[in-house]
Amino acid sequence: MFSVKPVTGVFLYTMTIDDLDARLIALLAAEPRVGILEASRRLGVARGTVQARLDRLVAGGVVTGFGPDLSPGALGYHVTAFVTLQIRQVSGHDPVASLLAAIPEVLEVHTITGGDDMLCRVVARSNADLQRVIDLIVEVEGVVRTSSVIALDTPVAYRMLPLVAEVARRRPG
Amino acid sequence: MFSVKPVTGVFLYTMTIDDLDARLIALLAAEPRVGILEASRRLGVARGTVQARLDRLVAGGVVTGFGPDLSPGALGYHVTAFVTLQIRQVSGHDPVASLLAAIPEVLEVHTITGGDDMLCRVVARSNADLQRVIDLIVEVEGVVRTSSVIALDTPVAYRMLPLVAEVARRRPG
DNA sequence: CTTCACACTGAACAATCTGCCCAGCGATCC
DNA sequence: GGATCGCTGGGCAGATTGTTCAGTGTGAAG
Repeated sequence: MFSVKPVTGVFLYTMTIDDLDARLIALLAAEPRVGILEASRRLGVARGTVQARLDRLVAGGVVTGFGPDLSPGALGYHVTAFVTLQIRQVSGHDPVASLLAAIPEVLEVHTITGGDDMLCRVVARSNADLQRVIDLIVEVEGVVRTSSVIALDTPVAYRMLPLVAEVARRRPG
Repeated sequence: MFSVKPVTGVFLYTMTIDDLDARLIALLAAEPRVGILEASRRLGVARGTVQARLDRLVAGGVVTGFGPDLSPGALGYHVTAFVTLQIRQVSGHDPVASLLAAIPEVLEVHTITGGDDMLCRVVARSNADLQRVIDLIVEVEGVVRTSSVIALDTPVAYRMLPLVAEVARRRPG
């Protein structure tokens, strides 16, 4: 079920999935309301099989949850931007990250390679409101400089299914 | 239920949510397996109320689905990177976007303001594998130049709950 | 070749939940 | 005074869930 491979000196778990797993994931993604029983009918396998597969996917960390997908836009946050930060070198990344985490409009924070230190995804209600959010970020202790780009359109929204299909394809069940 | 406000000339729907909505969303996010009935018990309201609220949130677009949350890392894709692209001006964004969408490792594509034209989130199995993925992107017709930063760490993973709580706080139920 | 481990099937069970209906009640709006 | 709306609390038949069990086929190991 698991394979262990060294990646930059650290051992990371990697789960292998087959075609049935991929079809199950795709089905759940397409119609999340279907139950285990209905899924087993759609996939043409026994209910216990679907249950076991799903348990395995969850246990293996491939499926991390079934939380509701939320749309910032529907809540009035129609502007998405990516903000890169430069951090004062003496202070570590962590205190800055926790201060950023306190800003609700900051949806995501990464530390990154390159000339900048951090990349944040932020949302705002308008371009003017984005200025307010950026001001909140600039005021964070340890943040030296910020640079923002606004996402004008999102031709490909976050998706995992093609990758799941690709992984299953390479390891046929 | 809805308010309509002009944003850059386009009218966008914005749904208002109250404290109960926010608590329902938080509960579903924390324990997605709880059914409507159990949720109503936890929230201390009638089952019909929970059902109505959830229907409203879905109808209003705040909750867009309940798809499984998938972890690229568990599938062996331990490297995340952000790639910015410059596009040949004559060709529009759309054909480039659809070619990028054909690459499974490209999880997300935005068109952006600033010196570059597009921002992609990509994953790869290793740093060496990232080179392969970037090569795939560079080979896309219309892509002139790319620039990549690797996400070293993710101190704040994508999250919406604080924003939901903030929205509900501003409009107490 | 034999044996074991494993995964899948098909079935059964009690317990629970769902979708749907209804009547009543309090607050708000005309 | 109505009328509308949201919430409550109840009931109903039907479906689903969690769980267990025995039987079967396949692949790997001895």
